[in-house]
Amino acid sequence: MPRDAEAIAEQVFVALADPSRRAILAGLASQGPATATDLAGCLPITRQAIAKHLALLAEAGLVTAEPGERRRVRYRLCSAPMQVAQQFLAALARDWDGRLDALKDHLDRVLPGLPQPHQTQ
Amino acid sequence: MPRDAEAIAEQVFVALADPSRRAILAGLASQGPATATDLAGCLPITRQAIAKHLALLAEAGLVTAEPGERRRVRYRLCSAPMQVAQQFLAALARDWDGRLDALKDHLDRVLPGLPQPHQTQ
DNA sequence: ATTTGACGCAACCAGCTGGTTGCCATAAAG
DNA sequence: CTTTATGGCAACCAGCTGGTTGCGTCAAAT
Repeated sequence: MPRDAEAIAEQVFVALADPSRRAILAGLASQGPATATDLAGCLPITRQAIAKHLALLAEAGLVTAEPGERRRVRYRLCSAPMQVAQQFLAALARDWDGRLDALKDHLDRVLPGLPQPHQTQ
Repeated sequence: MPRDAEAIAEQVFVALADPSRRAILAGLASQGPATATDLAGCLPITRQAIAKHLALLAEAGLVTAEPGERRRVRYRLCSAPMQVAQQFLAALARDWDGRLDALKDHLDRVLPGLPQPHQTQ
């Protein structure tokens, strides 16, 4: 519903476009909240690489960092932004399917001058 | 439903993660099927850049290339893979929430008095 | 036949990105 | 106090990526 849903969706798309990131999220989903070091035990990349990914995921809101005891930081999944992205996708698909074609035809009849794509270059 | 839905979803995520690509799709949605040269008239990048994006979009199945008369190639939107990605997202969100609920219940039963979920942040 | 417009391909470039190693700080354990 | 993880930078690297320019070509219009 918010007008910047596209911004959130973009971050989610960027986040989910990377296999390592999806693996991290899958790890968090299966094991529950975990630290970067924990996740490094299950994945073929270093702890630092995972930490970078977690930072990006936190920025996208897909994960929240909660500092625990003994200087450890646990990351927990957060599905809210993903639902935003999902609804963004749903709206996009709905718009594409014919509905906008009808709208376009109407516009073509009502505003004859504007919309023709003109070739430059 | 297909097991490679994740592969399709990944391609859709990669495609939609780029603003130029989203602009191209928006242009196709508003103007209907168009050629790379047409789209170059509405966007601040060159025809060749758009052609590359269109190739990627076609690979992802978000767009189909239909050769027309006079050597022109028009591209038309295709929402099918986006719906796959959308359902992938929905399933993921549902999975996450389910897992987290189950984990919470489990912890509540096993550790009765302990860990009142203290949300930091 | 020549011009014109549009496509495709290839080379090239700058900047981002995923990943690594190395180092330092801190906090618990010995 | 020394050891032993553990987390947080920072530098660095290779490869991808978004974008450009340039060129060859083909179909239609002149």
